[in-house]
Amino acid sequence: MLNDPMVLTPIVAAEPEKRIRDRSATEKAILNAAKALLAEEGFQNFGINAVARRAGCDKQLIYRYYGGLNGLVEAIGADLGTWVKDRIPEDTGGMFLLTYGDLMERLSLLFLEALRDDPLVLRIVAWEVSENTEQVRRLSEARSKALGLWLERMRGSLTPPKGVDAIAVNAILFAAIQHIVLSASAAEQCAGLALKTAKDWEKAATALKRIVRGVYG
Amino acid sequence: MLNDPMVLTPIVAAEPEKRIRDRSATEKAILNAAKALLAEEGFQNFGINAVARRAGCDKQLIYRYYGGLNGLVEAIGADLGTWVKDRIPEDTGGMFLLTYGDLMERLSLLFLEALRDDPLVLRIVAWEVSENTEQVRRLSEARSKALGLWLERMRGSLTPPKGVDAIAVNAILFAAIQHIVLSASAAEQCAGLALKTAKDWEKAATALKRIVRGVYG
DNA sequence: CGCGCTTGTCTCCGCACGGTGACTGTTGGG
DNA sequence: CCCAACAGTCACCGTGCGGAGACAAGCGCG
Repeated sequence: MLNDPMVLTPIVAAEPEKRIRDRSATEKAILNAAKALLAEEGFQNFGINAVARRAGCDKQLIYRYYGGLNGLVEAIGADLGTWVKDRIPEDTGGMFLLTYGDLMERLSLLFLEALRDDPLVLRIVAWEVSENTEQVRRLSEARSKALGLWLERMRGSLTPPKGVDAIAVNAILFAAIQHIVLSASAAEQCAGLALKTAKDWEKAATALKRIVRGVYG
Repeated sequence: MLNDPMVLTPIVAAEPEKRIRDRSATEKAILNAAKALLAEEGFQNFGINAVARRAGCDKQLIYRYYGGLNGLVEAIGADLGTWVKDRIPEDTGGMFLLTYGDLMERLSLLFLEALRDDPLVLRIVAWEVSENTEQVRRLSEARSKALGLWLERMRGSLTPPKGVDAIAVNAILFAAIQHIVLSASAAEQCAGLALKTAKDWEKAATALKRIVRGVYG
């Protein structure tokens, strides 16, 4: 592509930038291209041709190495298992979490932050609520599994207050976070709340904290 | 499609089901086809050809009457202004809303219910968080405008408690509701919370109420 | 060395899409 | 009665897609 102007000087041109024969490197290139593409463009224009173009290789290799798009998506899903480790701290940042409310406040903010700077996972979330294909189901499963593990680990021995359906409440809290970030990513606002500047996000985080504290004390 | 077997008996077949010449009826048919298609299939396969097929007319007419897909989407948006009136009650169901907390609890549940049985609007919400094209922006604008009007009207003279950023809190609450319903529609669950049976939804509603009460008292 | 397996590329196919121009048939006003 | 305006249809174009098969080149193992 960069050499396009050379096309008219066919004699000297050459320099085909020989692709070296390295299967595992190519596999990685494909996987990375797919992840980058999904993160940057979303699932709309996500296809064999687009990934191959981005990876700079022939789409045939995607069929050979991953068995097509489905296999590639599955590979992304498997790769996603590392999301938690990479993106969300395992420790509590030196804080002592005395109550379940402390915990959930911290986890909510961590989750918010993590989502905000992981466009790939964010796109997957958008995909999850837009389609219900086998591809998406795989990805979704991988993501929720990773998330569940992280929650489990962070929770430790803390238990929610009696009389509160923590599963339902937390589902709503996390739904809210996901949607806020989704909405911000698409339109820089959500339900009339601007979500552009750091100050905007401060307000959102404060409101979120207030909500968590309201329900968990 | 249903007549496929008839293809081999061309003589008697005929009965071309003459389309009557009625522009306004055709326009309505197109608009309804578009809305139904969007509601049932989502925005993924939403295109000129699909709408024309569904409307049972030639796609050329969509160009003629609506100026293409964009115009058609705009028409849907305009039509969406009636959503509030049709779907969400204007009165308070005979309740006296004494506090802002009363109000928001009621509005939250109303919004949840309304979203749950309006697949079209739900698809639009999914579209909003997945793309940021001109089409979507128009739809989104129409929707948020209608929603804003409804909120305004329902709020009446009630004001939020001092010290609470009601705009931010409400944005989060509505984001949560939207995402819960979206997630349920796609996967019948959300963050580990099943959302299939009426009982499941009871739990969600209870948790939502608790959250609203927690923050607004 | 040389054969064969692997890696990578190229070309082709059928299909559905968005979009356009030309056509047919009906209707209503002069 | 006739013709222009209009509703509706049809055929076609270029493009990009997913997919498959044929082909060229490098490497490894005997």
